[in-house]
Amino acid sequence: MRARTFTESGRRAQIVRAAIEVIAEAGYLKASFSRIAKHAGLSSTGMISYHFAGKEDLLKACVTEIEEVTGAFMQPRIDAAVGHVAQLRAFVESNVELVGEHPAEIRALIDLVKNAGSQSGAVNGRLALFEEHFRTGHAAGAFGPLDARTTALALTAGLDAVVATAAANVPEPAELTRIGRELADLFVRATAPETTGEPE
Amino acid sequence: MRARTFTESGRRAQIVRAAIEVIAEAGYLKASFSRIAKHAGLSSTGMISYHFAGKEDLLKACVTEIEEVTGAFMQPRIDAAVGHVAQLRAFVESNVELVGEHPAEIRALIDLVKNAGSQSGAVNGRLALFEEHFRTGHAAGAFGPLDARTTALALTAGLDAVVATAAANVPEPAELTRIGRELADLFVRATAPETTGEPE
Amino acid sequence: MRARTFTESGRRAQIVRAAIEVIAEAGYLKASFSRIAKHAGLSSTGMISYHFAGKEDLLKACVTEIEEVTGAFMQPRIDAAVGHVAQLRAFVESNVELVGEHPAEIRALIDLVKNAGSQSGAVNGRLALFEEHFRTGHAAGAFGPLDARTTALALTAGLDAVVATAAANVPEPAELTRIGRELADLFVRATAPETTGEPE
Amino acid sequence: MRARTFTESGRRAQIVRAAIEVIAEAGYLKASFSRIAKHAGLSSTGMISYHFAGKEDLLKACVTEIEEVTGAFMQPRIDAAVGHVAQLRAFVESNVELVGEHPAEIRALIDLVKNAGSQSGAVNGRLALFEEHFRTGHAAGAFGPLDARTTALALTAGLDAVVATAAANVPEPAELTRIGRELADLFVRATAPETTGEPE
DNA sequence: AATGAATGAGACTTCATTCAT
DNA sequence: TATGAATGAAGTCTCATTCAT
Repeated sequence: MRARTFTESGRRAQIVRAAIEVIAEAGYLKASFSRIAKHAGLSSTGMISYHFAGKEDLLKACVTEIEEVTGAFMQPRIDAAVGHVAQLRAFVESNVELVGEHPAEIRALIDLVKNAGSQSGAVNGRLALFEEHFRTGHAAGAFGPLDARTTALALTAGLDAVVATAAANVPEPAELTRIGRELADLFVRATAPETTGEPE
Repeated sequence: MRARTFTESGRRAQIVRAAIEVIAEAGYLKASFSRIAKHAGLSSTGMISYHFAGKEDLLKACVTEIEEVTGAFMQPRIDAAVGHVAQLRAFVESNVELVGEHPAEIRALIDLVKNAGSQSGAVNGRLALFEEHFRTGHAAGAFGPLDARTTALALTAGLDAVVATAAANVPEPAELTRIGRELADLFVRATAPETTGEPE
Repeated sequence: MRARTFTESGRRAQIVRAAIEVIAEAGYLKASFSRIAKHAGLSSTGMISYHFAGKEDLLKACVTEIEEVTGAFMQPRIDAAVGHVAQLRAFVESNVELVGEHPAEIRALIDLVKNAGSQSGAVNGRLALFEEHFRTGHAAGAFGPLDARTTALALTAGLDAVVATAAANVPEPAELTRIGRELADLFVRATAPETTGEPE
Repeated sequence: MRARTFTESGRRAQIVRAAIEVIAEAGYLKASFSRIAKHAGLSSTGMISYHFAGKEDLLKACVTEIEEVTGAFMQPRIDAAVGHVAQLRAFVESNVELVGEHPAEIRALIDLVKNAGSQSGAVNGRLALFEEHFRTGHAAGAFGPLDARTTALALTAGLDAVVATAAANVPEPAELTRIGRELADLFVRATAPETTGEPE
């Protein structure tokens, strides 16, 4: 448990940034140490091994970094929303809008999630969050009697797919906003309680 | 454009089958020619290169093969359904049930689709199909005024995710049926027209 | 369990020979795949990996090869000797004389044994052989009441050291013969029964 | 030729101690600067390179350190013995008993001697000592008409092997004493003059 | 139609050493 | 005196592909 030097933090950050960009541009499969080193302007792959315990360690650092960036954008918007339905909407819409701000990070994250698979705590974390949200939301009358797990699975995957497609070819901000609203509408309809009472 | 001899067809089929099994068991990343050759009982990878133009060619053949298998299961069920909503439901339910019949093929296909990415005609084919389905369905009053593209994207991805999860750890047939129905419900609600009139 | 082609056997033998020579000249530590490949006139280290499962596999093949060579030289001489003492003498003398015939193999084997350590069955095999020889020899009145294990350990190591030194700078045949006889005398004296009766 | 400050001496000693322990535990091959630095609680390998001219220098320092420790144990016992035979016996027995006192140092030394090879002055020093001892001992009538060099070579190697085996799995003190005596007997018999006169 | 051999690039990792601070 | 950063070579191994037979 050693404190990190300024230089080390800087190098680590530089390498992580390079890795994210490489993954975004060339894909997870092509994100080799050589490619990342070249992209980062490093003379050798040994440098990366020096700063990271291994490939897994580097990729974990990438995920963490991206999650910080995306969290900083999305979390305030989600927190500002009141009620389960509004929060679901805020999550979806801010996630789609995020594409306009950090397309590379988004592309990389989605590729990481796809390939790193279930190892990463990131995916399962969000999945569990959604699941719990649908459960408590149903109790509060915001959602119908859903199979929370299946619903969470389907909607997070659907969200990812839309976001990934948008990130691959970033549209105008207005179009992005429209897509986000459209998708949120879709999800809200999908999860709405059958009888239209006075939810929350 | 030379006709294929029987032997050649046999060898190709044998290799494709081995490749599918390897992908299902070890994942796309580990599906190297050596591994596939070993699984197929071939003594060298040269055999594979001889029968397929390259790795991409082999993978494409795998996708085609799997699609035939899955199509044979799903298509009759979809054709038997009348109306846009019922067809959507049939697609979803039969796809989930398919997991019980061909888990390996499903696992492989999903891995292929994830990694082969947007190159594959398969994904885009289904996507276009869904898109068109939502468009014509709206015109027929079966679906609401959806953004067909976004909806198709989200729902196919959501379906894949549920199927992939089920395939990774195949549940009882009854549970599979329940999940399929649950998911179909979700999708039908999501795409339903707002005013409950007399759709189709 | 596939039969080996002529070509494959040839290549394997060629690589093993190169490996033995490299180990003899540069030592176990420096015997890298690149060095061996270069010595064998191969264009890449991949070739070695193609024919051998790994470094361990190659080294094992080297040991086997060397044991065949040395066995072919020593075994007849040992078998020709009658009685425990004469056999011990034959072993020692033929082992030392062997240096004149196959210095490289001897150098390599000793380095392999030193570094591969107790993994190899070779060392322990010979050790057990000596141990058993001293035990049965004692029962037959040829040797004194020795601690068979300690004796076997000390004498095999002593033999190796003398052989290794000779192999490092091969002397004239006559001198080699003299050293072998001297060493055999030493060992025979060391293991002789205290009372000089009529052994065997 | 600059005198060493106290701190420098301390650091050097610390590193040497760590190196010895690493070699004893993990073996010569695994004793990399990183591993040694980690074991010594140093944060970088640079520290080692700073204090030692190179790897060889460090290893030489290890050998020197170990020889001091072993010398302190063995030398008094050897000096206390009177006559060539008794001294040979004292050397062997104290060396084997030493295993009970400093197993790590012994393990490390043996690994160093094996791998550092003939470069080290240590081995050749002891070898020359033995050789001279046998020569003068013969003149004094204590030993037979031996080939001093060959005998020295064989016996030192035999001693090392027994010691190494004991060090790898340290036995009870009594057993250690027994092994030492057994080995000394072996060596005394091996070197005894043929006619039993009045040696010394 | 098939095969085994060969290729060369590239993967990740570890190493001993140097150097500026 | 000490340190962390950087280097570049070398390590073993796997890969998809080509080619002569």
